[in-house]
Amino acid sequence: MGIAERKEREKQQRRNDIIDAAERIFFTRGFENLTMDEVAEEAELSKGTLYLYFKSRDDLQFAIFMRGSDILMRMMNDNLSDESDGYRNLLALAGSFIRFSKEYRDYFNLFMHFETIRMNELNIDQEQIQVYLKEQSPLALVSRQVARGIEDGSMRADLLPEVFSATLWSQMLGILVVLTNKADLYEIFDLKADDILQTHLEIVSHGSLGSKHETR
Amino acid sequence: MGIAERKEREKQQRRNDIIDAAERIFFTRGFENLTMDEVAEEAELSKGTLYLYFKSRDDLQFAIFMRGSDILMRMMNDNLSDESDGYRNLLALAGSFIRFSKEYRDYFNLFMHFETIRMNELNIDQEQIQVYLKEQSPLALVSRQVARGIEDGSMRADLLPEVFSATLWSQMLGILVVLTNKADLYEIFDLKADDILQTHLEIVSHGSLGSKHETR
DNA sequence: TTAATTATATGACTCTCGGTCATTAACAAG
DNA sequence: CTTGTTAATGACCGAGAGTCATATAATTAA
Repeated sequence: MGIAERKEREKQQRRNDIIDAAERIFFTRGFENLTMDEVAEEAELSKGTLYLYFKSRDDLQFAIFMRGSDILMRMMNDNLSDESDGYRNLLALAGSFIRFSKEYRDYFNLFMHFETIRMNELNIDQEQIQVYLKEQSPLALVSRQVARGIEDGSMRADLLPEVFSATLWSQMLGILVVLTNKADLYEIFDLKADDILQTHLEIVSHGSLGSKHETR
Repeated sequence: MGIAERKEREKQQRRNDIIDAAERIFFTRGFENLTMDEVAEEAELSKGTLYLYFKSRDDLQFAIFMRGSDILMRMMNDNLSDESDGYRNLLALAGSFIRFSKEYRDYFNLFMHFETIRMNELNIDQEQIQVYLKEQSPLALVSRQVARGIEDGSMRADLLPEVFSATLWSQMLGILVVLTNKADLYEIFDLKADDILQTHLEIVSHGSLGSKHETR
């Protein structure tokens, strides 16, 4: 009966080999130029075979994305501390994300790509997207720390935890999208990336209202 | 010598006709499916002719983007008031942006597309991008109101105005990118778009720290 | 008015790329 | 050994961006 299992293992193995080959292309040519023909050649398989393991090019890209996401998740988890309050842990999460963006530039670009497009229009198994969103996504980690922060008083308690988390996460994505894609353009304004990051955290923490602002 | 000028006018006219045709396709098929062949047919010109007026498909898309951006700029400008302080005007700008996203869904999607990709890798005249960024971009309006807000005391004076503006703008983009592309996915969490917008403005105004947070 | 020059327009063609499918090869079961 | 099943192949298709030799129209010069 071990024969079916061996086959299953081999199938997974081959799938991984393909992703490995795809990554080698991806890390050199960038994900925009990842063609199925090239992947097939690199994997020493025919193009048709790729489609036995992946529904589409998007599906293959998503597999690479998941590898990057796993790394990010690990980095984030490693920086959380039971001693810190929710707010500090959130700062730690932000820090991990930023470090990830610098240390794994390629994975990070792919990550941002998938985080800013309409995933549900992709020709990939929609179920794995749901799994990612609910369990494997960094947003879940953010959510947990926000809940913790509300409980320990380090964060505002007057906002709905889930909405609160999604908002913080989206703001962070926006900052990083702009920094990643517009950095060189913004240089005409002499805007330094780290300043924007710093200012972002400052605003999110303390707001942007001035002392003289009348609240009514 | 008005002959050269007439030619120039005619050239502009034809260029506009092409953009008009492209928009008709764009508004029905969406910008992902905007093909040069279709545009050519709709404009009653040959495909080759399109390339006399636009360097590439991206270039043509950028032209449509600019039309949308002009509308957004007008809407934003119309909602500014000399009587309001900088902070209130900023809220007005945010409101205009949100209204734009609802009333001009197609333009808005295209706008977000260009605001979240690496423009400088596109095969379009880089000079018009610079012009857009420096003068025609909504960011310039934000910048002006932030400066005003710092002056009139309605906004924090301890942040660099330019960095401050870019940060607020990027956060807003992030929020809208997520809402636009992930709305349906987030529904599994019962997150309502307006709640996120509301929470975003709230955080940006007053921060997210709780009362019990020790600042040191 | 006509010839020469220049600007504009054409559409067939190329090239790239994602995806498919009839055919073949490898392998397991009886 | 035969039959059935699963995996692999690569020639092929269709779509779409961009090009270019050729043709046409407009302008200028003679």
